[in-house]
Amino acid sequence: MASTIEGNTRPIRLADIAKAAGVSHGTASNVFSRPEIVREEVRERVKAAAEAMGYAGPDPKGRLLRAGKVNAIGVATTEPLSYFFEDPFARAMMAGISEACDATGAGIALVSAGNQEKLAWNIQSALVDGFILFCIEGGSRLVELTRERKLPFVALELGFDDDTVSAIGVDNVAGARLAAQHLAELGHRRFAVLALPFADGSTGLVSPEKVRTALYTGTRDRLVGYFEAFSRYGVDTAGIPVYETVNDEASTRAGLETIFASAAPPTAILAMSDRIAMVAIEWLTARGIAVPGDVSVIGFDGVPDAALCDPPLTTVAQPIAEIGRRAARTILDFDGTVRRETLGVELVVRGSSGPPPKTA
Amino acid sequence: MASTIEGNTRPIRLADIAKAAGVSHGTASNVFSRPEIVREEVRERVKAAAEAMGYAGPDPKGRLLRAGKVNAIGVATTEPLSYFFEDPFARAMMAGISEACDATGAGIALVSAGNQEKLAWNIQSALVDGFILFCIEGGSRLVELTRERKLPFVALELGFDDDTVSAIGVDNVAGARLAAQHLAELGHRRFAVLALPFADGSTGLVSPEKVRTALYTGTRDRLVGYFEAFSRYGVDTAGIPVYETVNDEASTRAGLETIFASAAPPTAILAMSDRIAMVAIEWLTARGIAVPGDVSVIGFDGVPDAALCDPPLTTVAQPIAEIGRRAARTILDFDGTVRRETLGVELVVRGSSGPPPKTA
DNA sequence: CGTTAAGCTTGGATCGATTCAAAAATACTC
DNA sequence: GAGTATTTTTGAATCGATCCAAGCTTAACG
Repeated sequence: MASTIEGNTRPIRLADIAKAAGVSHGTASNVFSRPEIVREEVRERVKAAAEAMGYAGPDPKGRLLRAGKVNAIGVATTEPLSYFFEDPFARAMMAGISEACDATGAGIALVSAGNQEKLAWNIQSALVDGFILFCIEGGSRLVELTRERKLPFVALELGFDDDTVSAIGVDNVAGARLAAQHLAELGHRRFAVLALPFADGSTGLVSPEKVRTALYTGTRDRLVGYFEAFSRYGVDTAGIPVYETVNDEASTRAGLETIFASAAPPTAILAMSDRIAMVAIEWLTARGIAVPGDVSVIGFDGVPDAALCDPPLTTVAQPIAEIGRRAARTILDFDGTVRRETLGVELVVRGSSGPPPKTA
Repeated sequence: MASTIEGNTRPIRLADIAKAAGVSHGTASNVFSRPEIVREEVRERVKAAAEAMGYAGPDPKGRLLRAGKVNAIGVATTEPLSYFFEDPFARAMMAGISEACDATGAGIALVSAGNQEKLAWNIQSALVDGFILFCIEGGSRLVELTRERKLPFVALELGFDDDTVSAIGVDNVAGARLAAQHLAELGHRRFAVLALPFADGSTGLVSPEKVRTALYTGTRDRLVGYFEAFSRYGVDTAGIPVYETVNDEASTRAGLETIFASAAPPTAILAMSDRIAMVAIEWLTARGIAVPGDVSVIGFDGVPDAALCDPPLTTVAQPIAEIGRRAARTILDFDGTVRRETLGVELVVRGSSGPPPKTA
């Protein structure tokens, strides 16, 4: 009760307890951190003194400096903090991370910020043992910022071709191939791609140059996978519109407007995320275009929500939680080496894909 | 590059670069924390030395000890960490908390643990300036644990009658009254209540004694609200079954089994959470009982998902995000006083409630 | 009773920074 | 050029603990 209330007395330190109990601070410390090596009588005396003075136990701030380990991992993104609780992909990932952290008793610190400057500061000053980076937009900046900190970190999602950074991702080429193949086998021949960002801050129809110089290799790889499969089915990939979105509703809708303004609109849409795919389904349905009757839609990610939308989304499922678990483990068991893992993906066929309309 | 790689050299400290640059560590510190007060030439020299030695900037661990402020708030619960990303109520709350934290640049540390012992330790050792407590099950334990820590904290959701702890919640009596009144006005006269926990670790039909001695006053208040409204409409409250759940699927289903085993089953169900209500709708629908045709269901909370289920849930909406924002502000602007806030709620009528069947 | 082993305690060193009063350097005034 | 004002820099003190080598007790044994 009295610990902080009586005037401006500064908070009680371990040293104060030691003095009150008539032991050295070393012994007092032992009472709390290794009670078994302190004689019972002394231990009781110290504990009684602590109780009497309202001492809550060693302050983690002090302990931290000595121990050097925070026992928490930071999860950083350039999106606002609420992203972690609202975006389905992020949530599934966080569930995996949480699991690994729970298992070892580690905590999670969420790092983000309204503006770039604050983000830099927050990354500089986060009390964590390492970082997991959600590389959405501005991913490369995030990596640079974090590298500065000289703590272990692992990048998620977008593969940076930089082999010096640990990263965990999926086989984007294979996944995309699966998606395209599925549609081609259903009989589709006219496609459109709603892509994730190739580079920071642009949207719109994408030129082959842009693809070659893509900053985000994950996006490029998915496109490569789509095109590989198409080639095998004799589809002319040159005619396929590829529209770059920023994985949000507005840019996706803009992409759809553009794509369906064409004289020969596609009968199948390849979306590089479930988010995009679900917006597409909504947009199409609202226009009276039947899914999958008139147009099939296939996503990428395999977020839980995809199973619940109407029609349920056919998609390429990543082992999202597993990625999260591995990312957390990479930080928790950090051994100084760069670790790059690529996990497999799985085609999940649901209701949003079917044969093309006969009339087409 | 070389900072950590060359053998076992211990990491570079601020003092090292001070020596290298030929200035005192005081000056070196100023270069980073108050660059404007050091002469440009010196500043450049120190920065160059830092760069050359691969010094990433002052270690937050050291800074922390001196500054005393972590600039992060802890959010604690007895549930596993994944709760924060999966439960709709928690997510909506976290979104509000995130917003307030983003605005001031504060971080969020999630605190939880697999078992009770670890939880105690994690709360003891979390590096935070204060706690927001998600008081679900075991709420009182969580409060005790946190009180030990002697940091500011605020309890969410369940009102503890303990006036010494800050808490933010809603007017449960008024909200419950709204719910019951709505059903009564639709013409219902036979009700059942699916309640939240009254005390730790029990489920089943609830006796009046139990209600009187309820540990969770929030649960009790909602019941009081229901009954108040019923009395006003001349409904005999003695005959209303009140089944205590632990806000999960299993206990809710068990409650429904019990309730509908009756000879005169209710025509309306009052659920104390949207979670319970949604499970109820699913259970009823699966039994071929029409909602709201045969039985009306009303929830409590107003989570976003409630608008999306089929039929959309009629419920009493709490200003969840606002509660989160205020809780965060309470910690961030802590002034040493106990703050207890009660916010208003709102009846949201959707598709799950309607007049009772004619035949009943 | 002296010796040895084992168990406890001690207090200085350390973790990595920030702060602030005082000293030093520089600039300015007459 | 002395005197004063101003800007910079210094270095000791501090934040709150943990660690560990060395010293001290105590118990046991011959």
